[in-house]
Amino acid sequence: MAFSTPPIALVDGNNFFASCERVFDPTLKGRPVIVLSNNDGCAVARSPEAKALGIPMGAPLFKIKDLVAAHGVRVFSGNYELYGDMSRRVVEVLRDFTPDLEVYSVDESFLAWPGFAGGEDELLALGARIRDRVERWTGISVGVGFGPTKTLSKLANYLAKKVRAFEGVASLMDSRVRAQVLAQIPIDEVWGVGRRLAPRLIAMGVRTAGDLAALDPKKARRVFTVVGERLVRETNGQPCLDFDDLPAPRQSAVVSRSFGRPVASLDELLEAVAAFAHRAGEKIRSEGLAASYVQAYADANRFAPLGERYSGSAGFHLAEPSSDTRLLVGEARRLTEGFWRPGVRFARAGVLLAGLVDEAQITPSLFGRGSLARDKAERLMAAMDALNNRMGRDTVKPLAAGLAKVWQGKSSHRSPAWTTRWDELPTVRAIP
DNA sequence: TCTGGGGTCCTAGGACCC
DNA sequence: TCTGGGGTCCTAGGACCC
Repeated sequence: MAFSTPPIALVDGNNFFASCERVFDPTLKGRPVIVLSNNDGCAVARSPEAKALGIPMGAPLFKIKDLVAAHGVRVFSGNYELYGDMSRRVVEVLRDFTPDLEVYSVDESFLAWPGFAGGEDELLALGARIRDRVERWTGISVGVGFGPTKTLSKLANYLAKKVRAFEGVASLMDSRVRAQVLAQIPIDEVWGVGRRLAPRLIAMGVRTAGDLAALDPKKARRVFTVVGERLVRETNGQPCLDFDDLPAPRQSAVVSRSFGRPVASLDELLEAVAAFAHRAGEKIRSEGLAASYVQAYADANRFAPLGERYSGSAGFHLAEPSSDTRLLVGEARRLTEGFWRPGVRFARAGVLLAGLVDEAQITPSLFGRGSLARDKAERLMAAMDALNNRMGRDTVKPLAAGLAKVWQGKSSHRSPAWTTRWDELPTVRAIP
């Protein structure tokens, strides 16, 4: 029997970054593996063995040093080039199963089958095929959760991982099944319920996904705004969130980094901010976009006692949208000079580009640069990007972005870019 | 000593206008 | 002494996600 609402699947990679590392290094099999955030800060991905050791998600490395040493945990700096490429491969395999696919994050995709004619059995069989093929073709193991809404497919995916008997595939299409199962899922596992909302919900007796589904949507709206109403409806099987086959156009682009050591001098902070603006410019140009708004910011140690914290930021609306690195760097530096304070030891800074518009559709402003200057800038940027693409990042860059890079952080455990750099391809050799 | 980075959406509240 | 009301636009900040 066909479903009244067509099925949506959430397919996600298990321990994705850790799994990517494992695909190319068989000696990691069965061993605890963690992948660190930028600057070798926190554990952002953990193999099942690492989870079993009690290493929490987001644990700072310095807090788990002893555990790592005692159990021979293999530690990796984030290798985002590798993960991005593996992600693309997984999506390629998934596209064989339906054209209606929304890439949600580096390790998650929603899939939809608007005309699905089968029932529960056919659906679970489809899930098993997806799992099997992705694993065989990419080496990544995935979980598959089906539901009539995105929120329910997320919850089904949670069950697929949590309940061994499901073998990685679960469905919440059936409302009777939901009535039983949702009552056992803690409220904070629901997509959209975070660390602020969860305690508020619990305080009013909503402890499980089932309790949430039982709420009156109107009441949920009064207490938790539209966000709350959507949560309730979605958990009940009423789709409120759109399915986006095409990625929505980007609205902003951020480049930010924590520093390897505190930065107090204005010159060094300016250098860092210039490097970030340069990178942000590359990012938007690669998508044919230009920015109307530039913001720079920096803060001192966010974990310091309240009185010792400092964060500065400033933004500026450009006369006309631009993606010219020279202009972006200049604005970012000027803004930074404005909020810099002597004596503050900055721990992190960033540049945000917003008001992004399609470069092809810019109407020249009366106060902007003439079309000749724009033309020249465009060609210069194109030449710089081409060089950097061919010869490697930062072959050409603004001098303001600095050569010393004293602010740069650590990345001391990075694995090779196995799949995207010729000189880092895996080699196979015979064992003598 | 050491605590990620990059996004989106929503709301409250101020500025401004008529 | 008494001192409008309503709409829109923008920004900052909060909350959430992975």
